[in-house]
Amino acid sequence: MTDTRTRNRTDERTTAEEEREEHHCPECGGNLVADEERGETVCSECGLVVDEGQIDRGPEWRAFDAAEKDEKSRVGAPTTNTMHDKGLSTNIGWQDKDAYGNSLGSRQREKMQRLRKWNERFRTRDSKERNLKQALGEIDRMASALGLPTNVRETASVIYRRALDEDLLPGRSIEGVATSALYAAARQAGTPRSLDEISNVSRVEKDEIARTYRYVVRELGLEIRPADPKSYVPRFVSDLGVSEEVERRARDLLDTATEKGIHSGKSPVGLAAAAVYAAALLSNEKVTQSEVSEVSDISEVTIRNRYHELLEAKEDALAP
DNA sequence: ATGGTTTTTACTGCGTC
DNA sequence: GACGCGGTAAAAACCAT
Repeated sequence: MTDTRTRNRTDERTTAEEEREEHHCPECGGNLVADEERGETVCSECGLVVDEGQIDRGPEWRAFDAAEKDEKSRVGAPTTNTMHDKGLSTNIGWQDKDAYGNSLGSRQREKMQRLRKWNERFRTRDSKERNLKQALGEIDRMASALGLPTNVRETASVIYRRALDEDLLPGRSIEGVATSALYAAARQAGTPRSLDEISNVSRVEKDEIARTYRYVVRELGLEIRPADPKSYVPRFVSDLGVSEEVERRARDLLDTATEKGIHSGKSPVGLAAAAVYAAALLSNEKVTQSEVSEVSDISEVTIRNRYHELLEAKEDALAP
């Protein structure tokens, strides 16, 4: 976790340095100055012209088809990324005036009203497509980072689509909702990932994920029961490289704990981690608390507390 | 916002290799 | 002496109200 964070930071620094690098003259190392008027970049020390002709290079000189021409053309309104369609869709003004500012007749007004309505429908439909495309890309990216199977991704997609259809998006970020959808899907599929793990691969902060998740679950009426501690066991077991035996015992411990009602209110992940530790102990396979803590992201203290409770519960279950 | 519960952090003592 | 483990107190995070 800290690994990725520090790596990101150094990445940023190196790109920043590279950028600064480019602002020095390759000949003498002096500062480069942009001469806006002449469209040149000039070294302030030796006068070397590093780049010229920035302002107008003339039109692209060939295009083989219409699409390419569109792409290469330098004319037209500037595009913006702040709008879903980059501001390129048709806009119909709300005033019933023609291009000269004269009022429209009633027949024309009705016509414009109809046009407005349909234009708006197509436009929002379009925006949903784009929205969806981006969200699904995010979901896919995060899912592979977390090693979640395709069926989880599909579930997540479905959840996201529903959220979109029910207009849950306004006021929330696409990524936040996408992340929440994935989190929910993983839990529903019985292969949960903790909020921490999720937020590590998401571009969204943990609190926002949690908030959005709660909201989405409530609004869509998703039935998600508290995560079953047992569902974490296989992952911990394989991360620690311990035997099947340990896994079996861990499940067993969790079962008796559940019967005894030990586990209400406690973090399922903590329970699972403790069960795996206790099971390893019972099976005489060496695993330290810190190792378990490492793979489960649960503090050693919590593991200690839980696994005592687990063992007690087990003894009680055997005694009477 | 508040209070109760759980988890984490930080520290200390004990036994073993 | 380092390591694994256990316990504790205080801080932080979480949750329901």
